[in-house]
Amino acid sequence: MFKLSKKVEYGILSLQYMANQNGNIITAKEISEHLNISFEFLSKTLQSLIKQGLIESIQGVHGGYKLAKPADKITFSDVIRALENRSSIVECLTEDIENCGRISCCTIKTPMTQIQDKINNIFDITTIAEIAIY
Amino acid sequence: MFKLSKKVEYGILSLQYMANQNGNIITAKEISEHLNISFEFLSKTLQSLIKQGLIESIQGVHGGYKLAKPADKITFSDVIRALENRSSIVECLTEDIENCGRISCCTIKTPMTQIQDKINNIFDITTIAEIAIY
DNA sequence: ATAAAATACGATAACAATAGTCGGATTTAT
DNA sequence: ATAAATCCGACTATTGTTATCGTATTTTAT
Ligand code: FES
Ligand code: FES
Repeated sequence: MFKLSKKVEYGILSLQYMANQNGNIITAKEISEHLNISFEFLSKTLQSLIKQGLIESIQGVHGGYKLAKPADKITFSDVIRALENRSSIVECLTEDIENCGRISCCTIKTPMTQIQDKINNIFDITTIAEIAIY
Repeated sequence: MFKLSKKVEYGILSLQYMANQNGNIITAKEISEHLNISFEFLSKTLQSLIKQGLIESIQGVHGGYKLAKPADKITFSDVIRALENRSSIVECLTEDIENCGRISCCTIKTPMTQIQDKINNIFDITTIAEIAIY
């Protein structure tokens, strides 16, 4: 399957939403209602975004979240890195190389690496700023 | 997760192998031994490739498989289409649009479609001929 | 005819990853 | 103190992938 996980989808939607708030902090509840998704699940997603340094949180009664840096400095790659067990299109392109029984005589490593690079580039050059509206 | 399924990986390796056989038919057993993978699983993979018209089979004692068309006419997209439940990076870009609760007010459809198009293009322009060696 | 070598294919089990839930802890404004 | 919010680990459920099994069919050599 070649699709983004729900976490990445929700992450991008949340970041897009925050990017349109002009620096004001917003709560997870507000985002979850706006996107019509589970508050619990969204919260975990947001917490992962914090770990990666993409957003900041304020605890307490008037707490919430906001972007930790300008929207044009947050790429889709950043979001994916924060929210998915980063993997490559075939195992052997990353640290999982040990697991592949064809390492010694691999005939697809070069083309697969080229494809991987192209895909990475797509997500590297797409930023939240580009998809923010208003 | 953003990776190709084993079926697609095996499919590409098999097609690459066949492309190097100069039109001679080869058996599933031979491929499975060459790639060091399960004969049963590979067989199912090859049968899916037949359905998609990418390879041809000859039954019986001296049977086996061979490419159904020139290697430069077989794209990675063809292989993926044959071997995976075709999906898009987000559900709503395909027939699954019904399942998405944001259809009426979707704020990521346009950028996601652009990314999807770029990814599709990568697999559209990569052919088995390009990765065949010798 | 028969046996052997091969493909064809549905059913199903085993495994892994994703998606979602729950319970409780911490922080802070009022 | 209380309420509103984030924080976080453990757990369950669901789905998709990977692999196996059993049986049927086709073809050819003998
Ligand atoms: S497929 Fe694993 S080393 Fe290339
Ligand atoms: S995310 Fe489903 S309609 Fe766009």
